[in-house]
Amino acid sequence: MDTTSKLTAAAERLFDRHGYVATGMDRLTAAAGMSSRTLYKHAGSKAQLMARVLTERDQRFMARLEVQSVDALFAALEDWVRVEGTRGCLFLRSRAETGGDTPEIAEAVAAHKASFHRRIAEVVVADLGRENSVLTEQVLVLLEGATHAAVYRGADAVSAARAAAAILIERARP
Amino acid sequence: MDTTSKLTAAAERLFDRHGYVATGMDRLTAAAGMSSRTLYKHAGSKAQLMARVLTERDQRFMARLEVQSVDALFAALEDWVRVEGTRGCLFLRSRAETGGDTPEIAEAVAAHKASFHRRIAEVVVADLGRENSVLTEQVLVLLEGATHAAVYRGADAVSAARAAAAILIERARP
DNA sequence: TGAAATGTAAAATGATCGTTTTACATTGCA
DNA sequence: TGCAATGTAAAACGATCATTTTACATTTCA
Repeated sequence: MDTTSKLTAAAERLFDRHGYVATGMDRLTAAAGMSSRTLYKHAGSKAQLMARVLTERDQRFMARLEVQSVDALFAALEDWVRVEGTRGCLFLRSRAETGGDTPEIAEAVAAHKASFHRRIAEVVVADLGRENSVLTEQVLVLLEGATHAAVYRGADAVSAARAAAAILIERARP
Repeated sequence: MDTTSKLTAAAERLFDRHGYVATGMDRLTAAAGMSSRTLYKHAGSKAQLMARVLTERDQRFMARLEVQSVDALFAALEDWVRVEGTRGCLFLRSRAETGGDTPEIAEAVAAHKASFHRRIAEVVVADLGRENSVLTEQVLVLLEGATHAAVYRGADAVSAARAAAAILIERARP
């Protein structure tokens, strides 16, 4: 495991568990096992490090959503929360923590949410055989809601969302 | 407007817009128009101030959810985001920012989310004539999802959630 | 009338912030 | 062999953090 990915992995863990602003660079260097000089050579700045964390996380998350049915989207989310835990959406949290005032972070979040919406629209088309923007919005709301409700309601929130989506899909089918 | 409520109002605004950790006490004193000595006499500490902000916000939010139908819950949320804007749930954000390690905050968040769930269950009973824990969970997911999806999708997310809830309610009716 | 309460302004506290720098060791490659 | 790259350890940077303290002004009310 090379220096850069060791750093990104440690940063993701700390930012996700303790928050972006509250995580100091000394904690980061200690967790990544490197000097601050090396950290800054690889990361540039704290904000750039967070942006890289978000971009990598986006790729990892979106890879799991390469499915052909709406139900499989929720199955993928169930897997995700099993592996990553339930702390809400790191993208929205990062942007909220910085008030949207950190460009690198705001851009990474916007890019991720655009991909997320696009993917859901594609899956709805694959599942339903045609576009349906309202259903797409509803599936997005259910996925976002499951992610955040799971923080305090646990995995039940995801399965309830999955069942709700199944009903909406069935009703929309020709 | 007395000192305490002027402070709480200013604190809610800053914490909500710029984040809890990122908001310094000097910014708070400037916005509230008082010295730090007075601020600490009234607030105790930054964490206690945030806890008081959350408790007041909980009362203000829950007062709007004193309705008799699931559809009215979503109408109330539409009103809420029109007035308060769309920055996600301040309760979940506060807890995430502090990693759950600040007891005053964690307790205020837990209390709010318990009330929130309880209220939804009550409204489902009032609307449906009987308990339905799965439907309750689904309505909670839709409300939570609308709140967070609205951050980047706008008010459309709330109306899509409202329509989805109407379908689920109709299907569950005897 | 006078003491208690409530406020302000501003400095000081010690810690921690993100970032840069200085000085030195190890590696890979021409 | 020697230079460029890549690393470490640790100190220093000035700024800012939450909180307390010192010194003083105003209001409230018995």
